[in-house]
Amino acid sequence: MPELPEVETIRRQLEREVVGRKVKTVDVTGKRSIRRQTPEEFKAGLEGAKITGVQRKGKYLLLALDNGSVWIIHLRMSGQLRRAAAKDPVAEHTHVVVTFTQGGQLRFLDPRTFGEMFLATPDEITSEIEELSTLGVDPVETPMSWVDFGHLLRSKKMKLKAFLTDQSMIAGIGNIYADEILFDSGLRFDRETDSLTTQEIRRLYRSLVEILYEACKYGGSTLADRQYVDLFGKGGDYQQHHQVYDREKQPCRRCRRNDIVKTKFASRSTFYCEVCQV
DNA sequence: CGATCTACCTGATGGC
DNA sequence: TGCCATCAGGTAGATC
Repeated sequence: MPELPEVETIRRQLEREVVGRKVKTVDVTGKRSIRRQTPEEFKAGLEGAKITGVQRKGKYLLLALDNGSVWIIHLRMSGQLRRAAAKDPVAEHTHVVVTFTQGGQLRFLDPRTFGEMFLATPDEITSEIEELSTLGVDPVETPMSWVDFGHLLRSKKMKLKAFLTDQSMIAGIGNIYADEILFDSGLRFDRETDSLTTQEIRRLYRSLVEILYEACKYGGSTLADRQYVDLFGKGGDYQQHHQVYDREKQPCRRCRRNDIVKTKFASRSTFYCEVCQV
């Protein structure tokens, strides 16, 4: 579910809500949320530690601890982090509850149980953990020039949407924002990376940065099923600004003539305008 | 190497 | 109303 803008919204809230807090207890009730280490190891490594900072790399959240470890969280499709008071009723699908010494809790909910969290050392992040060590540049955290983007784009021959959603190329873009970025840049999802003109490369990169930035500004996208909500259970507003995603058979907001088409690409839904995207 | 599927899960939705 | 198929923001691994 959450892509870069949603995870970034959560990161900013975590910065205010949990940085500086010390972990008192950790309760792991879910069977699948901690799978790279035993729940006991996770609990032992986190209890007593103080959270010193919150970083985001692509869709990963990295919480630095004062004991040298990093608490890594990936929400996958349905994971949610929620700020709660100890007395609040525990929602269904709550798998991990972290209680702070100053009171208050951070809870991890995840109906589909694809999400996970684990502790790692900074060393393991840069070398051993494959997905993290091979993660591409985060376009919001580490902006690059459109020229460098062009080099990256031409370094692999693949379809544009596959390139945008490949986390080892650029980190953080998923199914919603890939479609929105491609629409904004006027390019079809199935264009080959090596077929773009210089002007198209520049346009694609500008759209990429702008769409992600705008989506962050509106707190990300929350669809009808409300699978994405922030630390306080609030949804984002960016779905109101979607030009193509989830707008099948609705008129294109740019050309106002053509209806948005839904198709499949790499077994994911893909929305686009046949007139505005070439 | 790239492209395409499948598995991992639960829950919502729509057709009949 | 119920039953069944399909679909969902992600990613890793298998297979061609």
